[in-house]
Amino acid sequence: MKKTLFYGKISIQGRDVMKVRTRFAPSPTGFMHIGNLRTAIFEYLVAKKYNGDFLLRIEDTDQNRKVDGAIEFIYKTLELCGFQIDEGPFNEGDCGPYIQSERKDIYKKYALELVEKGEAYYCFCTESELEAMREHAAARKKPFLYDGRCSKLSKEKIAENLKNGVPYVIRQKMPKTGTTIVEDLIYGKIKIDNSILDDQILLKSDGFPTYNFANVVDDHLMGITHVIRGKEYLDQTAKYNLLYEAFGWEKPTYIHVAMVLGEDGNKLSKRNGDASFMDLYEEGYLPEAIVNYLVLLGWSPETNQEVYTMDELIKAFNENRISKSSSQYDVKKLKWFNAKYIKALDDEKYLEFIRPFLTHDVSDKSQEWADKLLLIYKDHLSYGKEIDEMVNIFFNDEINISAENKAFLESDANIPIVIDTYREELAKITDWTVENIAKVIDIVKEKTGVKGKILYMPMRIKISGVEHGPELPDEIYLIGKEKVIARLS
RNA sequence: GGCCCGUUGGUGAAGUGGUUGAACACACAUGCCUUUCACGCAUGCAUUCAUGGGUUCAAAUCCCGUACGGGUCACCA
Repeated sequence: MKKTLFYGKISIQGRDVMKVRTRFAPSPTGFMHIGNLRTAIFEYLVAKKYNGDFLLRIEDTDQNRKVDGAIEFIYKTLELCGFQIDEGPFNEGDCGPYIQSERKDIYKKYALELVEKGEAYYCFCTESELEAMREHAAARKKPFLYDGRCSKLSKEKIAENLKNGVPYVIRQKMPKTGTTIVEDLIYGKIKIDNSILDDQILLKSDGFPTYNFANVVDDHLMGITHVIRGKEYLDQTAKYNLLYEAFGWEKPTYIHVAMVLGEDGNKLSKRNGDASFMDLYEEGYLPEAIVNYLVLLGWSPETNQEVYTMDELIKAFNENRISKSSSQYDVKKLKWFNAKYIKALDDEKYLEFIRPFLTHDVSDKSQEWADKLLLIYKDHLSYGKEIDEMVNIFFNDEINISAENKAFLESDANIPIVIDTYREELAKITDWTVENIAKVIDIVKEKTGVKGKILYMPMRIKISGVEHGPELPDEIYLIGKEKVIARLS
């Protein structure tokens, strides 16, 4: 049973709009793994596909987790990925502020509204009292649920506590019986038993809202029509629905997406290495390639097309085709995408991209030499950092030939002759160009009557120590006349 | 532990009861090509859809059980 997207009539700040609006709502930890990014991609694509808005909201209600510069970091990441943020902390629209810590008053107002409606109540229980209840429940092997004792407090007692400045939280009254149905675009209808629902805290004693509460209030106030988030929130959605109902608000369309697992099949974590966007970026993966790879993790288009520009993606994306099961991150395929994107770069863009990854000292070489060196590898790279190692053969002063390669050099009587001929012919070159070097290879072939592997490999091994590299004339050219001749001696 | 969700090859996946003798892509293997490696190209790679049962003339596709995997039960988000 498929649900189609609705263009709901949404009231934003007194204005009625007919527009799809999605949001990316990270907490500002200064770290974004590819699972988060992938969710952002889906959110962006749904919004843009329907000519809607994509908002950025910072969820920093946990004051202990704040990281300086995290918002800039998020903007930079989204920008690199080619997303246009329609509204956010740095480009506010009509629903600001877009940082939750700056909306404290709003949450309080709405929490109090619920108290007045009789849907929520003040709770003065202390952490230690709660802890005692929790232990009591654990001792009887029962799951802990707050017993709602504060909901029975008299008006006078509440007023007195408030006057005396007793710390409090605000909790929502949850139904104790029946079921709540969660409707999700991907997973269909999910039934949740109300009896397992705790009287959830809406406002914490520090005056900040809980994540769940802030989320619902903001999504409503910001006119979010499609809530796209990780599947780990699926169960919690029952609580969200109850909150929407308590307020009498229209619920958004939920799209829960399965997780992205690490290469080992386990949950992604900081420790899992390259699972962060910035790490990947710094290693020389192009954002376009990362986005292209990620969008295909857990989503599949209707055709066999795999390589997409952002515009094509916006057209092709179909939220109904997001998969239910989690998928595993695989660098090999990312590398394949990245190599494709690198090859598609024009030379100038490529050089701009790759230059920072070259750590070898080229100050004594010409710009032309360095560019030629980098260009040669354009079709061979799968990510930026790879260049450094590939290019080693042009910077080593010592050549180390492995035992295996030494054996190869002695395996054919023609090899010493080939090498000598190369040396003699190369020495004759006055104009050291790739073309002239290529001619020398022809001459050696004719003079020695040798071709194929025997013609090429001895040369490669003698001048670089390894059996692979770029086109041989290029390699010889770049190493330079003097060094080549010295190494052939 | 209760509840919720998932399970097609090493990986991403197509597939919504019958031309599926399970597409396509990555990876892998082999071959071809460029007088070498790489690039590129071609071919091969799941007798089978976690598993057991059921429904049906017909099931990867529908139903039930089992196993396995994951998620969730905070004054964290």
